[in-house]
Amino acid sequence: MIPATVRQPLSRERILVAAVGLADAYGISAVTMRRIGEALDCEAMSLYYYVESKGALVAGLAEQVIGEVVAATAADPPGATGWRELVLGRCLLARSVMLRHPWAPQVIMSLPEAPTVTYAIYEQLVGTLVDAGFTYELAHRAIHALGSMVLGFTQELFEPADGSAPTMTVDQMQAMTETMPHLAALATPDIHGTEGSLSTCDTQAEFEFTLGLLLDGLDRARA
Amino acid sequence: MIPATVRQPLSRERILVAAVGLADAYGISAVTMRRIGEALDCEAMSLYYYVESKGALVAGLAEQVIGEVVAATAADPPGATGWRELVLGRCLLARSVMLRHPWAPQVIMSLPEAPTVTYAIYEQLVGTLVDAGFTYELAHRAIHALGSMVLGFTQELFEPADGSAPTMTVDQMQAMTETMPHLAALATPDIHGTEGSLSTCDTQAEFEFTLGLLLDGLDRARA
DNA sequence: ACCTGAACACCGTTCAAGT
DNA sequence: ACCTGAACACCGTTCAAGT
Repeated sequence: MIPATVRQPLSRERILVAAVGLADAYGISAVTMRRIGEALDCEAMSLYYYVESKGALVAGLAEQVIGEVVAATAADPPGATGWRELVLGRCLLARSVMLRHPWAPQVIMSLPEAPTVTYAIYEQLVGTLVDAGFTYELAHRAIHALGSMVLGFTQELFEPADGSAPTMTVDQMQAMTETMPHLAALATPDIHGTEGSLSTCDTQAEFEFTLGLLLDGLDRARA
Repeated sequence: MIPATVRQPLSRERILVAAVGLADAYGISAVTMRRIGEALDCEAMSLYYYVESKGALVAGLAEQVIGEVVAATAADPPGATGWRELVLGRCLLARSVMLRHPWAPQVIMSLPEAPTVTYAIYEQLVGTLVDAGFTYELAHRAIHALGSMVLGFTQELFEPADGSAPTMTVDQMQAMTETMPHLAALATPDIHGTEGSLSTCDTQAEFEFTLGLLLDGLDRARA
């Protein structure tokens, strides 16, 4: 009697999950009331029964992603020793979540206020730091420094997102060697002792390096 | 014979300036082909004669802002001694430009490729660093670290954008003291030797502190 | 060469109406 | 209680047509 595919009732949760799926698959611009409706086999207007507005839906997206971070970082690894290791591990996990949802940092930073879940992360972080001898003042600064790293480092500024075809012709390369010698050196293998650090840019390594600088600096400021 | 207000001819430049003005005054969402047309006293469709698409226009916005950074940082202060002082000064100037255009970091990071003007900034930075004994490898990392700071630190994650009314009732505050003691301490004046570092959050000081950590770290890595 | 009117597909959102 | 049709104001964009 029950048809093969019963249409599940809508819910805020189902809507948010569908929206995250759309964003992951087609980018944040595909997150549209009408397309969410399509994905859930209902009309766009039905969503307004569960979600106040598009803005509230977008805030829900951020909530969803930050919830993933909370879930991933709730339990510290058993063998962890010291605050540095703990915080480093959590930052790397948080980043891995952001990499799964490249649209998320933008969305999170565009919100007028941080979703409530965020406080759980901060509470945990401040706890760890204060236990390790940080003042609250310094812990507060650590929040800003680490938060802006996790959210700000995903986007790439320099190289083409693809890393695929060289966008430069030989002529352009030639001109660049004259007008911008240092960048040319940076982009050219086997010069100045680099192997072309531009072309082989490993963003993950960059992230870990910069994060290391920050953690070292915080450790020094602690003493 | 010439009427009091001659309608200036359109140009890419005029369009971009008008768009930046709209974004500064009403936010990036107000940057609309139709509203730009209104501001320039022409029809939205006319813009397409000078601008390929909305995407190209947005790229132009980023170009405009990065151009401001280039202009602000082209000449180093006469009395500057050493790379740290030079780079610190440029980062602070770059940040001040971003603060004048709060929509800019989002826009810049959303681009598939960095505008060409950006290379001028990187060339200058790499030059300064290599002259100071940085390897190209390390200079590359500095680009990432500093770039993500300048673009990522504008957005606030924690406190309400306003800093105005307390969004929390006394009850909520009470509950927070129990479930999130550390954040409660962070938010409460005269506890644990802080004067309520949350309420008195000075983002500029936070930025300079974190930037200092990075510069110190880079200096150590140089040696 | 430069600008516009008309038209299209697509948005978010409201609200009265259906079940 | 939950969902929808019709309608509105607003998008980006194309293209033939005006000057």
